[in-house]
Amino acid sequence: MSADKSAAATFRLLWETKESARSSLSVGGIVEAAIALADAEGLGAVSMQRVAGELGYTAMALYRHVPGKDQLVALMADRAQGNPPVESGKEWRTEILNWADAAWDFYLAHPWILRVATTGAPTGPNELAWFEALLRPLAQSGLATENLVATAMFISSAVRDLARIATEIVPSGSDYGNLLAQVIRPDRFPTLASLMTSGAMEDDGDVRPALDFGLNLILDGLTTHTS
Amino acid sequence: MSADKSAAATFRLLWETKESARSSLSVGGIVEAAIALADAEGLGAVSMQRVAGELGYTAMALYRHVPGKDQLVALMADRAQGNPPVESGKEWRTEILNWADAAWDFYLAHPWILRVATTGAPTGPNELAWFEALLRPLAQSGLATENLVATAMFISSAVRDLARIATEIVPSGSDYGNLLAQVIRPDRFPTLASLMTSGAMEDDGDVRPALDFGLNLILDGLTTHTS
DNA sequence: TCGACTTTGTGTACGTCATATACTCGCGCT
DNA sequence: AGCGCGAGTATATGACGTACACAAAGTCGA
Repeated sequence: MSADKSAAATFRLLWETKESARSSLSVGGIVEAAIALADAEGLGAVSMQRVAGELGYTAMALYRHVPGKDQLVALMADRAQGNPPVESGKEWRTEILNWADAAWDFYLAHPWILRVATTGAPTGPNELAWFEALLRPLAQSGLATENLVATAMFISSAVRDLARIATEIVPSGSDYGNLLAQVIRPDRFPTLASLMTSGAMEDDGDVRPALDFGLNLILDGLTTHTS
Repeated sequence: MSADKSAAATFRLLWETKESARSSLSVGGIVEAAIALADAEGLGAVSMQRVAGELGYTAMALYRHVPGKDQLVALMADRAQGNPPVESGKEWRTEILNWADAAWDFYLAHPWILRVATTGAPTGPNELAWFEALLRPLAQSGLATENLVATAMFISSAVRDLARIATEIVPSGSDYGNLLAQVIRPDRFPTLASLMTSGAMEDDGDVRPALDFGLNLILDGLTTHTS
């Protein structure tokens, strides 16, 4: 359960392609089964025993192919991420909006990815491909080279965490609003309170507009910067 | 380990202030001990047994005060968050930058907060106070009321996830760079590759500039919007 | 063709975890 | 004086990750 077990080993595993022929079990198969489980029942359902069981093997059999659970999860995350959207050839602004859109969809399709610990910087092939796919249109915006990475990180961070919020929101329903209303007194939270009475917080669980609006702010900022 | 056990109960616990007198153990004490543990050894070290042990009690004793571990963790998160920075009275731009600065510091001081599952929307008193403290200067920027919440969410999401990246980065050292270099071929990742050879990715573990730069882009966008 | 080595999967076992259930004690009230 | 209830304990259960020792089955050199 610790962090690594040699980060280098994990790295190699992420980029490994060939599978030894003489074995019914394979890294790819294990990872796929684990992803299916996570998609269906959440990350909590992914235990070595469950994954192995799903494949008709014992838990320990997995350890012949994967060094440990942390590594398996890392593989799952990169694999499930898949390929970034193809370039549309449109202007960089739409390209970036497309990217965010695709990332959003993919996070909502695999919400468990938002709960796995990463190594911070991108390391897997797919993770890197997504990063590249965001950098490319950004580079076309005329942004100075030394700020490219910073901006890409900022954008992808915002997308990711908004998706996290969107997927973590509990159905709650009316309960949450009522409880909040009791607690948000104008003396303690004046801005929030006025927003609440003015009805600006009606569409609460609706995180998506925050992404679009914020992203457009950034793109506006970018055009100012570079024009 | 499930999500809630009645979200309403958790909510009440978050806002509870009075403690029953006739008991050596208290919710406050438990939460404090758990926070100390998490600060010192990470969230992984926080088990009911460890926390209780630290206080000189058995694990089960905690259940007289806290419904379960998930609730304890929720309490820890809100408690550790503390109060937002006081208003400086400066212009809204600096106010927002101050806010981000303080949030950043606090995440780095309690990195485990970035790994606890929240309920999506803010619910605890401190969480709400931070949100309010961001909304206030934003409201002064002249931003339309209906976009206030969206913008605040966007900003706080970016800060949070950048902090997550910053704290998750493994010391790695030279290893990571070498391994990456082997794998980032210009044919597959042209933009990344050119950034790497141009040395623009030298300062890798340095996430903080991404926050400042991105934030300023947003603030620029805001001024364009509202002027 | 034979035997040794290697690779793959199994069986069992350990320590840790969250938490249910059933108890014991002692304080505060009547 | 005694009784009830609230606080803390003892013990147990089932799930977890994974170490270790083994077994079977395939590969390869002689």
